[in-house]
This record gives sequence, structure tokens and C-alpha cells, in this order.
Amino acid sequence: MATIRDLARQCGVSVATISRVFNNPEVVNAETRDNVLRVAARIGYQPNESARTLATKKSYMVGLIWDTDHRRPGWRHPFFQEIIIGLKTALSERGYHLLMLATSDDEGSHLRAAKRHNLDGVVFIDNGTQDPALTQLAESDVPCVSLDRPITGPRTTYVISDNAGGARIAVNHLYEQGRRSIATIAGPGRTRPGIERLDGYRDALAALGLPERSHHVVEGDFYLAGGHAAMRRLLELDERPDAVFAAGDEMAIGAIRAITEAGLKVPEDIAVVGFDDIELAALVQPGLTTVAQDKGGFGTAAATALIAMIDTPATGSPPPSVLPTSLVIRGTTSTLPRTSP
Amino acid sequence: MATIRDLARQCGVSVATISRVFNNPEVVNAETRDNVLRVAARIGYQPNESARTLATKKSYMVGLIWDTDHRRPGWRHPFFQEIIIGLKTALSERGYHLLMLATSDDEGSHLRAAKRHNLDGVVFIDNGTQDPALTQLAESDVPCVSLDRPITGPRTTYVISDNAGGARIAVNHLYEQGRRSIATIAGPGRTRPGIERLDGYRDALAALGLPERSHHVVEGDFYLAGGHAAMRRLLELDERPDAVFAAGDEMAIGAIRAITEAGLKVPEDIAVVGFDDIELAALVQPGLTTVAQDKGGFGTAAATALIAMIDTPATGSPPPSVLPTSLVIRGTTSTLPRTSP
DNA sequence: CTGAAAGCGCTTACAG
DNA sequence: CTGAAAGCGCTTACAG
Repeated sequence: MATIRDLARQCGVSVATISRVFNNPEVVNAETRDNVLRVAARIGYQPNESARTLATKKSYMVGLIWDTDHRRPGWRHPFFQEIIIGLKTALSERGYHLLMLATSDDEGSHLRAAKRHNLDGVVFIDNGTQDPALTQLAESDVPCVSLDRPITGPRTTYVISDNAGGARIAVNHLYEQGRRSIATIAGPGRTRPGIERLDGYRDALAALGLPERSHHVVEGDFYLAGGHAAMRRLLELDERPDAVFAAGDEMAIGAIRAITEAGLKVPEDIAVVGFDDIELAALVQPGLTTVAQDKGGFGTAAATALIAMIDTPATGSPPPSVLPTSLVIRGTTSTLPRTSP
Repeated sequence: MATIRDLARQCGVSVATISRVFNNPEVVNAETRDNVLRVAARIGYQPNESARTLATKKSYMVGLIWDTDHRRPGWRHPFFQEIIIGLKTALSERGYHLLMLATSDDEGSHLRAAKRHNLDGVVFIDNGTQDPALTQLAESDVPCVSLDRPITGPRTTYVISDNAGGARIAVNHLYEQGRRSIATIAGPGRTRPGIERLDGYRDALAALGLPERSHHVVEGDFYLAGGHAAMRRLLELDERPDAVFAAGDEMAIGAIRAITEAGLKVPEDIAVVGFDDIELAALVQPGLTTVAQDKGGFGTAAATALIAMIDTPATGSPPPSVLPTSLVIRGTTSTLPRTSP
């Protein structure tokens, strides 16, 4: 590997000039600059990032904390792949790379890992726990962006979907389809999306003048089995709902299965709306009507917020990004002719 | 951040001794060592990775090249998430981190990016193209592991599933279920898995003494729509098959849809076996019998091969890893009572 | 077992 | 616009 010294020698200039050509080109004489660039290309010179980071304290690397512990199945969510890609793409447009941190790096101290590697920022995907290592990181001076979980700190913000708004859209849609007995399979009460989607459901019912029946609210776990179990409980009610808003697509699919097993039809007997718009939603039959989250938007918003904090040291914490959701209407709420794939 | 100099001062030793405590502990006096460790913990010292990398040329970082270009939908494959997690996990157990490289970093020269960042190795996920930047990297002295695509170089190896073996298992299983007219929806002929799975299908037919009918082989694209279209062609044949081996789960699901639309039943009229065992395979109804790939195994095998090359400079290219596949029997080939989720 | 010193490849005031 | 020099925080022969 050619070093800055080699290049300087070949160009007959000092290493300082070489450095300027790459970091502050407008300050060097055009002719010298062009020559340096030409020679650099010829001998394949490129600055060593470690040396650069050591000198500048800037690594152009953003850490990603993504807890993939087997014991917590949350990471299986098909969203993460799209979120990470969105993040990676948005970051790399600004010249940053993504460093995936080992889960229990440095005795679980993510902050230490961030310092060791001179990370310019960190983004973390909610792991559903109140991990003290994440809190410590959020409270530090390292720019942080949290996905899907509100968390605060001097240079910390978060990105989240408009969960309540999405839930309202879902309920309103069911109402427009003529449904008047709308139940919900909620997410776990300890998760932010679980809470907010339930709030939105309640708000929508109230706004529509529909009574809220406590037995029409059952809690699931965001997974298929939980949705299935929750639906069975709803089916046992005397006052059977004619529609269900499930706070997650997997639960919605579990619910549909329970409905079908009970000999009822979707959407004729019970209409179903999910939340997320996972790939599967379009593939099941009938297709699942659902509230789509802007997966790519998570990555873009996170990258934007992070880079704002990185580039402007004076910036404290930008306001959280609340991503709009949108309704995707498919077969589970509408009896229009089904389309072929 | 405390530096090695601070720590040395507080311990009353030289920086060389501090360095040894962390890199070569057995060579320093036990008492001194314990004291250094104690003080280090107290003041929160930890070595700066950039400085360390600059001095040693070893970054403990492995690059991941994962082409997520929108124009190529291949990256949507739900496998990648599991593969990446397996890789990350296996790597971090050995102290390595994963750096996700921007797709078109440095004018597409991944080799340059690897050099700049002092990467110890690189793994790349097949993007389905003959990317010259990948070839260049494979031919360099940088340890490389390719996933799902054979590629060679002085310090390059790859990990791939036993595609032909998996295809044979699938066909044999259909045979055991009494099927004698077994068609296949093959993967694209330009992809390695596509070719190998077709070979396995042919081998199995020959071994079973079944005739191979050319019109029973149709090519798909690994996606649902392709599987659907391919199946429609098979259904138009005079000699309709009683079983189909689809070289990918999404194609299998597309095929099932086509069969259902034609008013036929799975598995009664036509049994179906897929390949991959994506999450969806267990969620569709009836469940999809399929040849499971060892997703986690990709990551583990890649990490093992890479670290062997990194740790032993004398090592050339380890032999490729061929991961065993296994049959997962579900409803599309068996009419046993369906289980609830 | 330990220390002084050189070196890794950059950047950046400071002079000119 | 350019160069000499110090410095970023480590590691590692080389002596002792």
C-alpha cells in the first residue's frame, strides 16, 4: 500500500500538501492538486482510515446495536432487514459506514465500544428491554438514534411510526366497510407500539361514537400464536365482533387462522386489519389489509438525525421523527374479486 | 478518554508495560499486571482501536459486501437476515466486528475499501452478477469468503448448500409418497443453486428409474410470480404431473396458488416440495414441505473459514464448505391431520 | 520482567 | 499557497 509519504515524494511536495488535496482541495494550487490526484490514481494511493481517525477523532463509522440474542425472538421481525438496508444506504450516501457491534461487547457496555472505535454515532434497534447499557449510551455525549422506542439524552433522539394514527385509520376503514362491532388484538402493554396502537383504536371508536367493550380488547404478543389464541377468546364471546384490528400482521394472520378454523369466513363474517405490512401480508390468501409502516423511512430518518448531530456539535437532540403510516387495502376487508399474483 | 499514557503514569510504569498487560499478559509480573488492571478498570481505560490498528495493521473488522441495489431484488431474500446474524454472532465470539460496506464504495472497488479500512477479511453475499469488483477482491491477498457462489482466489473460499443432495431428498420423498410423475420448477440457469438443484432432480429421477420428461422441467425466477407462471404451464400439459419439486419456497408457494386456482388440491392432486425453508413455509396453509438450508450454518462456516485464513497467514484457501440440507415434511406432501399453530 | 525509543500514516496549527 | 514539525495513541524490537 502506497502511503502519503510515497505519494509526496513522487509528486515532489510535502505530505501536508497531499493531505490538503484530499481534505481541503480548494486551498491548494490547481496545478499541484491535479498532479497529485493524477499520481495518486496511478499508484493507487488512498488514505489509511485508521491513521486518519487517530488524527481526527472522526471515524466515519456509525455503530449499530442490534440485539440478536436467541432468547429474545424479537430480532426475527422481517422489518429489520429493510430498516438496516435503509440505514446503510442513507448513511453511505453521506460517507458513513455501519459497524455492527457485537451484542455483549465489552461486558455489555456499548458506550465503551463506541469510544474504543471512535464511533461518530450509534443507532439502536429496540430490543424490548430496558437495557441499562442503552440508557448509559443515550445519556452520554455520543449521538444516538433509537428505533421504535422513545429514549432521551443530551444528543439522543428516536424514530417511531405514527402508531396511534395508523390504528385510527384501520378502525375507520373497518367502520366504512360497515362494521360496527370492532374488536382489537393489542400488542404487549409493555411495548410502546402496543400502547400507542391501542390508544389509537380507542380514540377512533370514541370519535365514531362506537361503544368500547372491554371484552373486545385482548392482548397478544405480536406473534402468530398469540394472535391465534387471542382470536379464539374473541370467538367465544356472546357478542362476537364483526371486525378485528390486530396490532401486528403476524397476529392478524394467526387471527385469520382461528376464524377459519371456527368455520367462519374472512372478510364475510369477520373482517381483519393488521399492522406493519410485512412481506407475508401480500402473500397470504386472501391478502391482508394492513397499516403499512415506512420501513425505509426508519433508516433514512435515523441517518438524517444522526448526521445532523454529528455535523453540528452544537446541536442537542433533534425532535423525534414520527413516520406516517398508510392503509393498504387487500382481501381481508374487501370482497372485491381476488387478483392473481 | 483516558489514554495509555495516563494509565502508565497512574501505575508508575511505562506505556510498554501497559501495552503488554493487554496484549501479552503472561509476560508481565503478576503483581504489576493486577495493579494495572485494577487501575484501568477504575479510570475506565480501554485501548483505542484506531491507534492499535495503525500500529498492528490488524483491525479486527471483517467487511460485509451485501449489494442492496434496488434494481436487484435478490437482497429481499429472508435468508440474508439470518445469515448475517449467524455471521455476526460467530465473528464476535472471536473478537471480530462486522463492517457493512457501502455498495458502491470507492468507485466500486471493494478491494480499495478493504485496504483503506485495514479489514482483516471480507465476506460477500452473492449478488447474482459477475461483479468485477468481487473478482478483483477474490484474487487479492485479502481473505475472502463468498456465500452461495463458488469463486476462487489465493485466499478465497465459499460456503454453499448441498443443493443437488437437497433436490434428491425432495424427489425421493415424493417418490415415497407414491408419486411417479414428478415435475420441477427450476431456478434460473445462470445461478449456481438453480443449476445444482436441477442436476439433483435429474439424478434422483435416474436413480429411481423414472423417465425424465423434458416438458416436466420449466424454469422459474425464484420468486412467487415465476413459480405461479411455471405451474400454469405444467397444468396445461396433457401429461399432468402428480408432484412438483420447486427449487425455491417462493416459487413453490406460487405454484400452489396456481394449482388451487385451477381447482385442484394440494397435496391430493399434486404434491409440492420447495427449497429453502423460509419463515413463510411454516405459515402458509397447508404448510409447505421443503428442503431446509442451514441458514445459521452459513454464517458460522464463513466465520470459521475466514478466521482460519486470518489467523494463519500460511493458510491458502480452505476447502469450500458444503452445508447439508434436510427435509421438513409439512402438509403439501402429506395428508396427516393439520396441526394448529 | 521492564523501559526508552522508533514507528504506524495521517492531520493541523504555525510560519512563511 | 506550502512546508517543517508536533501530535494522535498505540505496539514492538532492542537493551538491559
